[in-house]
Amino acid sequence: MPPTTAKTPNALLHGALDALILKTLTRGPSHGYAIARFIEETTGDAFLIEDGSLYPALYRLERKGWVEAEWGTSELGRRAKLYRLTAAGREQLAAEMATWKKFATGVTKVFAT
Amino acid sequence: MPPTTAKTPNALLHGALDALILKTLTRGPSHGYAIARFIEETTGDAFLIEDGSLYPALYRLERKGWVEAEWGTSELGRRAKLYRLTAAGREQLAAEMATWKKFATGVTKVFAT
DNA sequence: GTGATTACCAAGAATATCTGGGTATGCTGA
DNA sequence: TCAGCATACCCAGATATTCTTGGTAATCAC
Repeated sequence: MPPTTAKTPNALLHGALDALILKTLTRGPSHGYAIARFIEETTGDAFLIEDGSLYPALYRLERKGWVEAEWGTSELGRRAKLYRLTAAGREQLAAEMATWKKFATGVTKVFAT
Repeated sequence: MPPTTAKTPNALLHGALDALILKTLTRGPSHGYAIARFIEETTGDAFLIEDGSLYPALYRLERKGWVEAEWGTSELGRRAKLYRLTAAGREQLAAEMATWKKFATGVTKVFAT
């Protein structure tokens, strides 16, 4: 049986996850698990970030040069891979936030019809 | 060569298209071409609704019982398939608009960090 | 009768998320 | 001490949706 916090996966996440991750990393280097927790907590558990979505996304971002990874240690002393935002990643984030804004405005307009 | 209005396809559209179509149909029965034009115009050409996305979406909505289709005539006297929102479609729209709102709020919160 | 616009449709490619599985570490309490 | 739990990572295959590309056909203006 699933836990009480039944967060439904979100089809809308498509395309927004990258930006959410990049934005999270502006707070400083972090590891996958912590990134997912931060996003979930910040959104008031509205999103469920599965690791099957998260890690492929991180590889994608790394492959594109938007983040850099390095093995290190988590706050709790465990072995963890720390991701850091690159300069290119910062630019990409700005672009994606602009795109998001345009998109959200558009949807809102149609819904306001 | 593409026309001057170079609208970029939007990965974010994923999952939101259905709701946009359903919402458009609350204005009354309409055919595919008109639905796409309405969405594009309402959003100030921020979205590009390709027919390769539109028609599969309409079939999907029809298969799920959210819209009903009937052959008729467009405003210009051309043969056109008119789509009409069903009661179930209206409920679905309400649900999807609520989901969207929660989603948009969440993304906004993270971006505001 | 030619071209532009309207209107529809299908097959396959591309891309991203989800499902479900697995490995491993460190802390805590009985 | 050792079982349980949360942390932390990873992968393969399924699924779902949009995008690409190409095609048909009718109407209208020139």
